[in-house]
Amino acid sequence: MPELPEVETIVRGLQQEVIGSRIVGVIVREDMLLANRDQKKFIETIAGRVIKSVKRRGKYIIIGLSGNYSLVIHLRMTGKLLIKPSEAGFDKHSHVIFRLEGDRDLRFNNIRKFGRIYVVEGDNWQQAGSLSELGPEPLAHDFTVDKFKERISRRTTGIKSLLLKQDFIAGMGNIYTDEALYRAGISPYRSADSLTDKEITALYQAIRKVLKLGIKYNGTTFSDYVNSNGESGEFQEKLQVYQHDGEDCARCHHTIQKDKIAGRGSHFCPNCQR
DNA sequence: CGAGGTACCTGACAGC
DNA sequence: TGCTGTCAGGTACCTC
Repeated sequence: MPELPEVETIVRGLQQEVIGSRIVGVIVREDMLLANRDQKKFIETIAGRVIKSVKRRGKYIIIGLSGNYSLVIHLRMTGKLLIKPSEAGFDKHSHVIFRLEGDRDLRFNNIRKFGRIYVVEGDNWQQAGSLSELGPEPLAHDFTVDKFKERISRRTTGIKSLLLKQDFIAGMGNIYTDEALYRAGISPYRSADSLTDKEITALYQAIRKVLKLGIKYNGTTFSDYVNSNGESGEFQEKLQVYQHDGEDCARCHHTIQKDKIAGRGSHFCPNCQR
């Protein structure tokens, strides 16, 4: 479910809630979510450690633990990290529970069970899925328009597909890709190598704009995305094309269209995105 | 490298 | 009510 702004919102919430807390116990109710499905080893490695830091890289959440270990969590489509009182009954989809001191739990909910938790020792980040192969952070200060132009050059793939590739740019997902292309006035059917210099610049600015706005409004909530405190995001109210198919484009009043592009439902205005 | 397909899993919703 | 098909904020893996 979450893309960069949702993950960033969750990370900021967790930084307030769990840094300094000791993990006094771990309950694994569904070991599918453990990348290495060895739940005994997982519990032994994690239990007793103190949460030192919470960071984001792309859509990954990195929880630094005492003793130079890290928990790396990817929420995939339906993952949530929730803070709950330990006495609260388990939700059907609470699959991994980190019991913290102070009778609070950090619970990893995941309806579709696509999410994964990796344990990394030291800086062996290659143990955490594709974390070590991620492209640049789009909001980093050193991610300049020139860097974006350089990375996009010589790529012949469709622009929609390229923006979704995490090794090209980290953190974009289906919503923010559609919104960025709309704001840049670029059709999702375009190939990367057909973009003019001016269009690449517009796309760069649009990507940064939609991600920053997404973070400002605490992410996008459709059905059940919430931050660690159970609060919804507000960015869905700012969406211009995503899930607005059949409605009028705010700029030109043509009808927003939805096609399957790069295997994903893609929303765009066929008139002002060329 | 690129395109397109499948797979992983559960739930919501539309249509019959 | 219940069946079927489709879709979903993601990614890995496969073939051509």
